[in-house]
Amino acid sequence: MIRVRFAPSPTGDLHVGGARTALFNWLYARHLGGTFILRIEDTDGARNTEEAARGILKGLRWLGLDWDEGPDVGGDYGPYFQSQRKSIYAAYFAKLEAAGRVYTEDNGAVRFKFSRTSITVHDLVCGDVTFAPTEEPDMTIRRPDGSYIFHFVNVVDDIEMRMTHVFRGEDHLSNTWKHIDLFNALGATPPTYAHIPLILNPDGTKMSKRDEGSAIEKSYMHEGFLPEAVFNYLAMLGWTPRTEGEKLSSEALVSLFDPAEIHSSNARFDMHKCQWFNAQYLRELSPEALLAAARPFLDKAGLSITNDAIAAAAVFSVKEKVSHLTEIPAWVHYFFREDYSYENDVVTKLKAKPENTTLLNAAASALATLIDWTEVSIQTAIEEAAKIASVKAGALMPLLRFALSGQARGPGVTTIAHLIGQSSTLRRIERTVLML
RNA sequence: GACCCCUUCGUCUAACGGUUAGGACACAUCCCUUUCACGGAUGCGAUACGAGUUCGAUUCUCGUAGGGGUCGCCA
Repeated sequence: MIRVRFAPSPTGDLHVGGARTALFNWLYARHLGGTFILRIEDTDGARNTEEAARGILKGLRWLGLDWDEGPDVGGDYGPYFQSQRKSIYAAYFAKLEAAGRVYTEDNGAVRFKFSRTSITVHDLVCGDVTFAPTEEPDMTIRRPDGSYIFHFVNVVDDIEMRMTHVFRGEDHLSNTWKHIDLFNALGATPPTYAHIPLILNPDGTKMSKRDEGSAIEKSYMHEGFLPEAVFNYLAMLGWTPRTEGEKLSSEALVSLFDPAEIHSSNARFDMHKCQWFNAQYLRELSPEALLAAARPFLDKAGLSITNDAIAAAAVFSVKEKVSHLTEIPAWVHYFFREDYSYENDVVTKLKAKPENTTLLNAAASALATLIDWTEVSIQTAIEEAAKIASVKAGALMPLLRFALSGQARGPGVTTIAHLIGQSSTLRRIERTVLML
């Protein structure tokens, strides 16, 4: 039974790099039917916040990365906050003391005495990496105030929590020999490591907070991405299953996952591709599901929904025009309000030709007589009105689009008319004619 | 500076040592079309450089260059 963990430090928002690390851990656990553990590494009281910890849990849940042991769910190896595990660290520290592997500095800080031997990391991704003894100073593991430092608590917890594998960012590779040294000194067997490549900015620099696309909550949850899309994109960054397409469900990714296939080179983040995945997933949603996903964004734009069926049809009618949910309000606002404004150049165009008024009135007359208000009947009425006026339907459609939506682009004119209803359609045409 | 990892189209990537070096995103053009899109078609575009091994190297080895990482009383 394999046990893996994601061990974030709550110093800020969940970062894409961290999210992907969590994702690979999760995929591995689910693939093998193992256990995925979430451990919060909050030993730095000065920089950790409860808010950040909550945000990380929120982000992981949003992505669908559920943990089997950890905060909120418990487990047999808790507590899962390092700040609550001080007595455990003290016990392990005593072991090192007994083994004569620590010494105290003048100010009270304690260092771990390296073995100064050659140490090889057997890494699932990087292969065998051997580190020769260095001149590096011994590693501090306890502060003068008695609190313990990352390298030490990380190793102790991995021993205590029975971790079998450690998937983490490649930025830890260079320190891994120190961790193995510590495992050895504590008489424990090190886990199997898998150091996954880092995610870089498009320009190749290290991606950090503030960079575009780096924060899960701010860049994805708030920007109208679907979790499945982000999940899929992140999984494919640095790993490629041998399949034809790239759009794969989390179930498919779980069954295909193989850590040996993870690349050892860094990957650059590509927001375009991530958006493409999002657009793919967006188009698959049913009208109801799309409305549910878009609702918070419609609310935020001040569009009040009075009829769910119509609202669902409205958002559904523009789903192929957007790649994020945040784009939807601008495409559908006129479905929800009668006082929509007209795009500037639209008005100019309408006024340019006096006959436009005549054409709109002709269309209104034809539409006013309809008993059945269906897309087909609307289409027929418009075509007939055009025929009588000796113009092509293609010339009349844009005028109606402007009148009904105030915009030059959007769903089919008949779809708009059908959704807003006959009375609103006639009212909107009249309103437009009066303005000209 | 020392040590570690990495290097195929702009980006993500595929290619038992033998392929016209393939696909996806992006971009461009065309088709479809009442608009914008979607979709379809086509195009653009890469093995960092130099040696070596080999009949043959994107693939194996070494070197160079470039990128990234680590060397905290941060995690």
